[in-house]
Amino acid sequence: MKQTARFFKSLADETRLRILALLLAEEKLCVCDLMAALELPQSTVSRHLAQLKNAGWVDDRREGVWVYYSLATSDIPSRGELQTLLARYLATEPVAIADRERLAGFGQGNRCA
Amino acid sequence: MKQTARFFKSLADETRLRILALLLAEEKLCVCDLMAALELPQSTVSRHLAQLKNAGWVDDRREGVWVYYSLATSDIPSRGELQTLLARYLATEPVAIADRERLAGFGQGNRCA
DNA sequence: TGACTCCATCCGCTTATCCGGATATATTTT
DNA sequence: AAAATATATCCGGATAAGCGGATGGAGTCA
Repeated sequence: MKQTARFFKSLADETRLRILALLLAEEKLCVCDLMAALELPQSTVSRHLAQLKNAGWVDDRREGVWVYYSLATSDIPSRGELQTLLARYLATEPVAIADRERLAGFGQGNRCA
Repeated sequence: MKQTARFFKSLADETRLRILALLLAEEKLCVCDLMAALELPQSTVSRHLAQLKNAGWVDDRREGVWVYYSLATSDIPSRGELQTLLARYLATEPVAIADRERLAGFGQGNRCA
């Protein structure tokens, strides 16, 4: 039960929702991508990513210098359904849309400096 | 977006999840029923009910001296889907099961003293 | 090895949340 | 109107969460 509460708590923060919204759209992103899209300092982004990872929402994978985060492919069926719901919740959110546009803003393919 | 975060925040507490689990099973319950089932003081139960109401999860209806709470019948489709998911999450929770048994414990029909 | 970049974690601080006893309000009963 | 019951809200204190600069580890390239 506590775990279920923790699970929902991981969604109870605007920054984390914005990150999930971006990952629902982008497949994989590194921390510096997210910093730029969210316009938030690195420590803040990193901390929220750690929480999402801890809650089982994202996986991380190091590729050279950078660490890419992506939505976890859960074997829990209801988790996938919740992702669908979440995507619907977030689809029309102005903040999330602005984040995506900012992400697209710095050119296709030449992210991460 | 903030509202979406608030919505999930309302599920990010074990007591509120226990209340929802009881209401998923019982149709309607008054505060004193919940106090007995959860074994929590009245102010605590009442406060959490207010938050659930504020988040749109429950409706309240006064009948004489007591106020009955029940799951809100939402016109938002995804809300209903989330309830289904929630019910599945909570179905096997030992704490929730114990709550239900405690509720059934004080006799059928003669609740609320 | 040294310099550089990306990222995770530490730190002190501020703000939010939860708790439960105490108090206030509403309704019924006498 | 007074007493009794059920519920909502207030209050002070404790705990948790969020923030962002600073520090340090890990990887890359020279």
